[in-house]
Parts: sequence; structure tokens; C-alpha cells
Amino acid sequence: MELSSAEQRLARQFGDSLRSRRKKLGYTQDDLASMIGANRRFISELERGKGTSYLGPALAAAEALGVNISALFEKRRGAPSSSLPPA
Amino acid sequence: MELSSAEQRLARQFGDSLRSRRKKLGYTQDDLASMIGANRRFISELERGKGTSYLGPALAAAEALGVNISALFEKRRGAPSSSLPPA
DNA sequence: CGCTCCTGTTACAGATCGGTATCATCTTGG
DNA sequence: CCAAGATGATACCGATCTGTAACAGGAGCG
Repeated sequence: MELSSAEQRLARQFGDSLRSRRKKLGYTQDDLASMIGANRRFISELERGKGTSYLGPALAAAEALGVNISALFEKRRGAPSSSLPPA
Repeated sequence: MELSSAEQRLARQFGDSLRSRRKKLGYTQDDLASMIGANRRFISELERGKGTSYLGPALAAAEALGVNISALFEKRRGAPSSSLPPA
């Protein structure tokens, strides 16, 4: 997969946030990994901004750290950021 | 990949939200796909809750619909939801 | 009824993922 | 200084992903 720069940026953002939140809570990568039934390698790559990590486990990791995923799409408002509507 | 039920739940949640948001904005799957340089098939599977979709493009799709990804981890507070700290 | 748009699904193909195990590096503390 | 813990990186491997192209069905409309 060739990820676009936007995708890489978002993945890095996600990873950075995940890491700082994990550290704030005092967990190691191994801790978080076993909390969601994943391997430490997965967490390591996720935190380092790998954009091709699988979505489900990534969201599970975030949720395990107390992030409310369902709140993601709640009536927050913001202008579409990437392209303009193709139509 | 064998996804846990939590991972599947989160992926479905993500997909459902993405879809309703897309429709609200009046885009087709093709529209969204081309906005982020992905294939329509990817969007279709993502919306249907495929948890093994790639993280980067998934986040890009959300962002393209106006979701503020970086806000995900902002000082929101909530108790860790899955397991207890392994230690 | 006939047409068009939107969406789900499949086959093919090469490219890549994650689990496991292992080693190197860096930091921290006694 | 040295030991222990945490993290990054790698090889191996089968399983799986995505892009592409194609077809099928449902919805809406004149």
C-alpha cells in the first residue's frame, strides 16, 4: 500500500496520541497489548504511526485507554478537510 | 485475523457513523472514495464494519467527512473500558 | 415498464499484515 | 558501573488486504 501523506499524517497523529495516553496511564506496550489481546509488535508499530495497521485492534487499543470512540462522530462540526466535493 | 467481539463492535460503530455522516453530506461511496484516493470497494467494506481495513485510509475517510481526528484523544476522560491493568 | 444510480459481492493478482521469537539500543536505578 | 526493563527492528510464515473489473439486485423516477 502506498499511503497518501494525509493518511500517514493521521496515522502518526493517532499513534502519538495513543502513546502519550498510554504513558500517562502508566502502561507498557506489553500491558496494552495484553489488554486487547494483541502482540507488542502491533502496539509498537501502531504508536510509530503505521497507517496500514488494522482498524479494529487500533480502535480497541484507543478504547482500552479510555477514549470514547463513539464520540468521534458526534455532532462535532468542521469543514471537510481534504478535497472538495467531486461533483 | 480473528477479531475480538470488541474489535468488531468498534469497527461496526465506526462504519455506521461514517455512513450516516456521508449520507448526511450527500455523497456516494464513489464520491468519498475519490476524495481520499481509495477504491469504492474499500469504502463499502469499511462502512459495513470490516475491522481489518487499514487505519490510515479509514481515518482519512472520516476526516474527509469533517471529523476531527486529533480531537479524539483530547483531554476527554473516561475509565478504561476493557480489561483491568494486567499488573 | 424501462432506465439509471447506488451499493454489495466476487475472482484475480501481487503486496503486505500480524504472531512469534530474537537481538540491539536506550534509559533508569542501585 | 552494571543489571533490569522497555522499546525498536528483523526474519520467517501463512493468512489476508486492496485495486481492478465485473455482475446482480434494490430504489427511485418519468
